[in-house]
Amino acid sequence: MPDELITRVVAWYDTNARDLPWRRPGTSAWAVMVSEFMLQQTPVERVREPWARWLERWPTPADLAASPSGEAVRAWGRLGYPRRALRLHGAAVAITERFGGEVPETSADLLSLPGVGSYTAAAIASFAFGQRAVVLDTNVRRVLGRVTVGQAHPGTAVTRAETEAADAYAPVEPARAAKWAVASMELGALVCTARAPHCDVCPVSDLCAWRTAGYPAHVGPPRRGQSYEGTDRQCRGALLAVLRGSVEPVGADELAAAWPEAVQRERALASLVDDGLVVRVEPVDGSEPRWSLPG
DNA sequence: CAGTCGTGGGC
DNA sequence: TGCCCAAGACT
Repeated sequence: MPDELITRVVAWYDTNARDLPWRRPGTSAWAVMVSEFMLQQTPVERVREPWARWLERWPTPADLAASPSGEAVRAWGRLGYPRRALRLHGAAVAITERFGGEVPETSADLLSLPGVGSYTAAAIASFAFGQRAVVLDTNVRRVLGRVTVGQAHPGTAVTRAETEAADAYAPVEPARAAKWAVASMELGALVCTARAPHCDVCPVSDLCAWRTAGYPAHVGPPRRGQSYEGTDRQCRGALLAVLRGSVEPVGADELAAAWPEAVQRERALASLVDDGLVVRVEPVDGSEPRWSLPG
């Protein structure tokens, strides 16, 4: 049964895969790595352009490492979760200093890089280096959960059972494992979607436990994300947008204009400084302090 | 380990 | 319109 599932999903991928630039032959491991950072919690369509511009400017890890981290944060633009930009810069520095400027290939080395967790390490190993890796993202979790267990949505955390099951599904042969990884992700992204899945065009609908069971609803507490309006996250985003837009350090008045509520603004600014996304610039002439992206 | 961390688009 | 969702990592 697993064999049939894999064969069909891979065949489906061969004729239905999107033409994504980071999948094209000749894409460097660094370019794949950049795409994986940008794609963390961010839709594909929003990544295409920033990814191309990023690699035009920083074609290698050493190029990015030679730039200030603040420039990475600025170039990140409105992709969201700007700490990813900082971590990508940190990873570029680590690659340059510890790995001779080449993206490492082993799982342990990849996991040693800032911003690289279990998913991203597996994705780089698989997509960039053609290795057999357990690539378990939200798409694969949903596909396997539905097809094999009949579960509508994956839980909040990746369980050990999930990882072991995914490992058992991954083909032994590296090239085929890599193909299965990208194909199962693509099926989750295009067909086996979170809402309104397209079971009518799914290549494995007749094998799907969730479908056979009559699409039972999600069991357990509804996993509700934090509302955004008025949160510290929104405040941080507003402040950082001001700093991204200014080459010169910014004064307190400009930040206050972006977020009038003082207590929350100060808390958010402190957290941005704490994260290393913002630095406080002390003037030499005793005037008011200013803030900027890290030089 | 549940909470935190941006942003924009679809329904 | 508000809510859900999008190739997670980190603490």
